[in-house]
Amino acid sequence: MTNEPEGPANRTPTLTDVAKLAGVSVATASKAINGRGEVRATTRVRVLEAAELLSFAPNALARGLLSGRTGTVGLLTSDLEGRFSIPILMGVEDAFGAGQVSVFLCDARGDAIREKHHVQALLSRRVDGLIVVGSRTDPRPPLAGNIPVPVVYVYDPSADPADISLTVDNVGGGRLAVEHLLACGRRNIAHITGDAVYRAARDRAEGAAATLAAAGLTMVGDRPYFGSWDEAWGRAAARMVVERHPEVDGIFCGSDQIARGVLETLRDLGRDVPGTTSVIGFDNWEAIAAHSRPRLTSIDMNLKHLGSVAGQRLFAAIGGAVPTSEQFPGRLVMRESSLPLG
Amino acid sequence: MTNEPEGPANRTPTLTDVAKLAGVSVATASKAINGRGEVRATTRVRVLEAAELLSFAPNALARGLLSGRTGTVGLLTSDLEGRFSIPILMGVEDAFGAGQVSVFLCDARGDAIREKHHVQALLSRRVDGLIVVGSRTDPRPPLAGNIPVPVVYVYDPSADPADISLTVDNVGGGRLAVEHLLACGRRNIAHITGDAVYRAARDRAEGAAATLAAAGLTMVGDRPYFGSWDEAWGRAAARMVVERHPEVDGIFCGSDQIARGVLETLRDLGRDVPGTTSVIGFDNWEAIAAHSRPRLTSIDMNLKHLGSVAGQRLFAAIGGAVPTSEQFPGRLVMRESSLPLG
DNA sequence: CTGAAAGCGCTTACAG
DNA sequence: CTGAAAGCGCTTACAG
Repeated sequence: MTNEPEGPANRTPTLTDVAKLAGVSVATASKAINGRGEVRATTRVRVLEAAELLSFAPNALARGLLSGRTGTVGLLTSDLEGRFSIPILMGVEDAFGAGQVSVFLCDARGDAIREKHHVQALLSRRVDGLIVVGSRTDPRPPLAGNIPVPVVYVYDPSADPADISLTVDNVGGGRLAVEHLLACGRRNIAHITGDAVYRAARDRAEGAAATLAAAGLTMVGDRPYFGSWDEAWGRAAARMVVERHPEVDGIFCGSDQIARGVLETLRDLGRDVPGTTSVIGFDNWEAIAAHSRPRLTSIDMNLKHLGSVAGQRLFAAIGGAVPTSEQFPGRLVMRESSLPLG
Repeated sequence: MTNEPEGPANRTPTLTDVAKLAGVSVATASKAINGRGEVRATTRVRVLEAAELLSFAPNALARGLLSGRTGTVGLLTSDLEGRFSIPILMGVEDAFGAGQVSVFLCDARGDAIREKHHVQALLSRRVDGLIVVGSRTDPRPPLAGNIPVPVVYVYDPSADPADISLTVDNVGGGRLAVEHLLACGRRNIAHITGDAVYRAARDRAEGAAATLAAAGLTMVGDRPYFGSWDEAWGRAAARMVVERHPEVDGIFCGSDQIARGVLETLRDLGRDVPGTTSVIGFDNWEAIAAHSRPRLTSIDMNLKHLGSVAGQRLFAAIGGAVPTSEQFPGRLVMRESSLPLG
């Protein structure tokens, strides 16, 4: 003796159970529940009550089998470890979370074999579309095999220009950064950044150089200081730059971590920031940028927004639209490391 | 005229297509593809070749409808923003990624309504089980409603002791940290940590206090310095501690970010670390702990492992096992902020 | 307004 | 060893 509602014991209730309880056919129950077809109001109510009573949840598999649409999407990342995937993933979640589509998360770990496996599994599950998130901006080979659903590449573009790729404008990001330093009255600007094998490093440097050139200026040291993306390089490079070029009054760093190292060294050397030297980072990584001394001005590439646009674009593509590739600008986030001279 | 293999144009191939092409019944095709039943070897080969030719991928929805198993699991997080969910999520991905189960990712944003929606959607999709990941260690209300599949709570335990919760031993973590400082020969140990409304803060402090007591010692300042989880608090608290208790020779910080702030202040004050004062953090957040000066010793709560265990436990529960709740220990990760006196 | 029937793509007894 | 048939849970014409 329990208080459970009637019905076949221990079985997930089906439409048939609901129909039986409401005393109608499954066809009618289906129409009532979906608000489709002309169903008498009192009948609808009866069905709805029965469904409620049984905690009926329509089987999405059966629906998907019938309609060919699963309301399901695959999100393929290449590394969850890296920070870039996470905000993008959040944005995608955002775009879909409110609606009716659920997201399969797969991490290929940068391994092509594993990626193929995941794609296979996703296609077996009949996802309506795929979002491929990379963590580098160097173009990647498109998904192998014949993919019968729309695919949107995010951050890391597909090497095939016919694919839909949503990317970040790193050249523009470099421009933004240098424009800001110029606006702060800086004229002797150095660029300390990551390894030049990364296209992101090269693009940002290119944007920076072009902007300086347009202002009739050149980089301090005449070239970017390529190194690695971490604080240690930021510290070492900053020391070198200041020693060789004491006139430096602005430093554009390729990442917030580098910038953090730069700030530490400037502090060690007793150079006032932003007074003597303004510093700007890249990524706007809250945990790093918002807690340094002084807090770090940075370029934010709006990754969450990028992810949410990817979700919308994929949704549109599933609906038959033909979205095009697009590059998105970053934005300047001002903090105290770059205040203009008072 | 194309080179496409024969078959109904532009339609995802079905078992019927494969069977037709191989000249057998769907029943036989099914058996051949699944390696089930006695199928003549040459027949099997013929079927497999046909499947290959058509790039046939079995429809998992149809299979799920039949078997009642979808090979699908829901992962419910409460905030992707926070760092804690990510490694857990990676661990879960790990546990399932290799096998045949796919993971639905849902972020409830700490909103109960949204959580209910997501659970509803997941149950409609007939997931075989659910993993609920929290970002705080204070027990949370169990999932509302009648959940017909196994549920494993991770990091944040369910308030219902009958549920399966996999948690982290923060009391033990506090103990580990202080034991290490004691092992380094420290006797005047302070504890600077986050807000006491967090159970994690209270638990770590409790473990620290107990360990000190067992050694006949008491915390510098006679109580933990509760504050907030960030660097600013670390800086401020360290200054206060050093001023009031210059004899302090070890500082256990409730997070790596706090520790980072502590290190900065000690540096400003000219206190040698680890010589004069040893410092240990908590979380082993690589980006923070591995790039400070000196690099930070920390307690790692093995979150990725926790996630992977959660995956395995859920898998077992789906198979009919009855896993029990469990608490997992952290581990000490030595770096240079706590070297023993030479 | 309501219901019987067919069918989505597959698997599983059950005959042959 | 192979295949015809039933059925998983639902929706959609089509009759009544």
